[in-house]
Amino acid sequence: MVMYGGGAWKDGESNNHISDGGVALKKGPWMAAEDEMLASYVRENGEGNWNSLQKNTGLTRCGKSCRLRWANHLRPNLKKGSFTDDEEHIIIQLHAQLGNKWARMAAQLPGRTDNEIKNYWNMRLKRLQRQGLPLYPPDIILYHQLHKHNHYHDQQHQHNQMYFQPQSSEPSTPSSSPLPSPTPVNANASSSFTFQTTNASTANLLHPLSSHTPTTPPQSPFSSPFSSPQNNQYTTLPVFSLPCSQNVNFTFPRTPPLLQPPSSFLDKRYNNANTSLNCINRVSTAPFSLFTRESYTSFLTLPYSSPTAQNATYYNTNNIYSSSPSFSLNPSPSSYPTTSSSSPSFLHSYYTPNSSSTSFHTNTTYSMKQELPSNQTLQICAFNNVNNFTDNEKHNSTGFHRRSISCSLLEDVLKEAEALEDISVDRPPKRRQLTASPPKNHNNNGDFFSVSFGQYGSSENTCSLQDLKSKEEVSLQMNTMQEDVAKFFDWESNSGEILNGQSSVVTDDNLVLDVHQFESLAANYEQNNNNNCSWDDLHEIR
DNA sequence: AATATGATCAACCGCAAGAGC
DNA sequence: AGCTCTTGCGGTTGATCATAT
Repeated sequence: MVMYGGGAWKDGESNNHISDGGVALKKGPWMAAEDEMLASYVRENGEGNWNSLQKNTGLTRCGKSCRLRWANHLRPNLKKGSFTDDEEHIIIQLHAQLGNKWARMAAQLPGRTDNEIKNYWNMRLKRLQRQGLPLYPPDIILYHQLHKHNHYHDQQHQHNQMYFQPQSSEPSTPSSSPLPSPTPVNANASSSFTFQTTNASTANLLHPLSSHTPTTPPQSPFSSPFSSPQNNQYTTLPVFSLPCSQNVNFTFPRTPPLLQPPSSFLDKRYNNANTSLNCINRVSTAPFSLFTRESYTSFLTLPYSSPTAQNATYYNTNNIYSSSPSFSLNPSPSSYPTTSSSSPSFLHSYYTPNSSSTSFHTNTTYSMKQELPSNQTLQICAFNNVNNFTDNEKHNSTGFHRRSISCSLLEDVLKEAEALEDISVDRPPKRRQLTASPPKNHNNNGDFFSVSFGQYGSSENTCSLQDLKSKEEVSLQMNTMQEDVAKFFDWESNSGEILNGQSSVVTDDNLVLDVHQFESLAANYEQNNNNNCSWDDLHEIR
């Protein structure tokens, strides 16, 4: 880490003095001699009585300044240097729970000061806001949403239940939590996303941090915290757990950004003029997940090749060999949006299903700068062998093809920008840091293709599919899959107007659903066939 | 090379709560 | 009860360095 120069206070050395009872008190940066005077005094007399320190030692600093200097720089066991990853994770979690309670947060981080944490958070806040990214990982948001509605904050030992409630328009109860209200964050934004599972009576949402099993449903309403608590205009999506149950609805206060796969891809493989639901799925991994550095691989499939198919099915590719999908959508293609927007904004999309129909909406809601973190790498796992799926999966896919892409929101933006850049300069799309590996028993005749992106970009953060082949084999197979990969990046102008590398557009023929972070849903579903399932079992997302 | 901007860190300020009288 | 002092907290500012323009 690069250490930058500390803040030398203006006039610190000489003439910036304040008067305290006739004694000129110095301000500004501390000198080594002052530090030594302060440290020796505290060693002899202990902490406290900071004002008397000035009187007894001749140190011309006010008590507050002495206390601050000691607490932030001189006291023993202070850690120096940047925060570790673990510390950063803790800070994020604590901030989600406590808000700007720096001292309380510091109490949880031995050797760290409130000032350090505050500075870190403010920098993070600044950076993420500039990037238009959510401040909290979606799983954190959801976690605290759930706990808030169970009056969970600061009482974690007393409240072990976390439940997922059907949507409600009731306002949330006030909370000190910085996390968003359960009601739609922006009442003016047409941004609700109601999601209905099938065969579900209740749904449990358990956080990886929790080892508790819900026993009673919450009394307060719930809706998903799909927005940044710091800035409502930013969206994010939770990682949540939705076991198999019945008729669960939840509303996302904000909708996910929408990105558009290449229409040529759709056209070539799946074009069907009679298909009313001609859409392709895109599912992001959980951006900023605190709980995993694995690349999430999950996808929501929407049938777009079959004129009659109206079920969208969610799968988790971490459990790609599992016997059944985690849940399914039942969208009615009655109201798909068209747009000719040329705004360089993200296009939001959402369903608003009711008992009889489900409509799909889009809305351009915010712009994002192109600035991106540097620690993002792209990883692609590809396979195109239907035989890699279980019989049930094959059965579930009957009647329509599936194609999935899994990436974080950030990666979406990055990839989109790159694709657009490639388009703008009329050259083949980049394949940056692309790695691919099919699963075992790969052949070239299948129908499945999955792309995932590593969130943290470490070299270890490889394809989440467990059964990777050797690099040589991958290389060979990439030759056969490269075309498919390329098509994902080879966006065409007729797939929608895209400006500044940041927007995408849905058309009637190319309906895109961008759904994030349903990994745990699938994982939990797979591992739990009852309503009492724990995140502790969700190894894929820890 | 000069300038602008961003990142980082340290320190200050005002306010409020608590303790002591 | 009211006042003063101390302490702690959170917001803000300023300095310096790195990087971009």
